[in-house]
Amino acid sequence: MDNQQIKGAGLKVTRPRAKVLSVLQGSRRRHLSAEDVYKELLINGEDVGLATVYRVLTQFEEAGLVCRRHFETGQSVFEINRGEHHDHLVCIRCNRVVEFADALIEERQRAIAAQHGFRIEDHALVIYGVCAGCAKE
Amino acid sequence: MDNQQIKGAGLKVTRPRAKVLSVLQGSRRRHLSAEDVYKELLINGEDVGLATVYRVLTQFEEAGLVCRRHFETGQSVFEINRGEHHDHLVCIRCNRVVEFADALIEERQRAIAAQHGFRIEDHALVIYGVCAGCAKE
DNA sequence: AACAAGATGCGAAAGCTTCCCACTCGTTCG
DNA sequence: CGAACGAGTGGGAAGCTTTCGCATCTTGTT
Repeated sequence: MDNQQIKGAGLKVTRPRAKVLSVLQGSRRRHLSAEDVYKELLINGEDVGLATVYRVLTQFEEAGLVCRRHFETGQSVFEINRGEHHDHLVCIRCNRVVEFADALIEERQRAIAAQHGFRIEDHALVIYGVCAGCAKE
Repeated sequence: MDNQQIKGAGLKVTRPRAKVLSVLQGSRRRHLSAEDVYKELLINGEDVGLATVYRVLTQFEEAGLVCRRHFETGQSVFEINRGEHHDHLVCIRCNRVVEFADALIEERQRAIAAQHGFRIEDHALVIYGVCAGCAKE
């Protein structure tokens, strides 16, 4: 049950938190901005504040429940963390996002970081391009 | 001479533009935010507006003279474009930036994009970690 | 030297995100 | 089960970076 995840993060199980989590889990799109989540909640008749959505998303991020991504759209997007690392292909026309994982790239990154004396904390690889659908038009 | 680069971009050679370019070229740090450039100009006694710095940097970016990078610091940073593509290692403690290029990673990216029907326009790989200096402390 | 197009600087405004604070709710303990 | 306390919330104000609008000033040209 969702609530266990919230409890596990040391957070009280409140209505806003449960609802934010369920929006993230139930949405067809995997990547939602805070605004997206907020609007979805309003549509569902929930009476939450945008500030709360931001707060909750930040707490979820700290708890490892969600990941925050910074694509070049000017706003952060959030997705539930399924544990498996992956990177993103983003269509600059329609904003479609495709996820991928590549062991070889990960491997090279570790090598490069080591070579420069860095201990990796995180990394973000985003490929921007035009997807097949948009290329046709 | 610098002015040729500005002219080549189809821009008038004005004092602010020449100065912004020279700050970018003369700075020891390779990655500067708009604010950094602005402050540097003020220190040098130049009377420019911050809006102009932003405008000029954007024009330089469009002209291919500089590249804009979006690290996760909340503000964009700019560096002069030396033509050779590269990616970045950023220290999350001291913000030190190390550049690197890896043919194997580039190669894999092309393969992955092709595989998903994307035509690559651009990409950004940033590895966040702790550099050797900061790890010691 | 004069002119038109283009640049600039300033302040105002936009967009995203966080802060503040009085009020409300969830949890714990009696 | 209910009271009490600390945590959480909503709404608006405020913060930051970046952009816009416009009157004024420059550049490059004739």
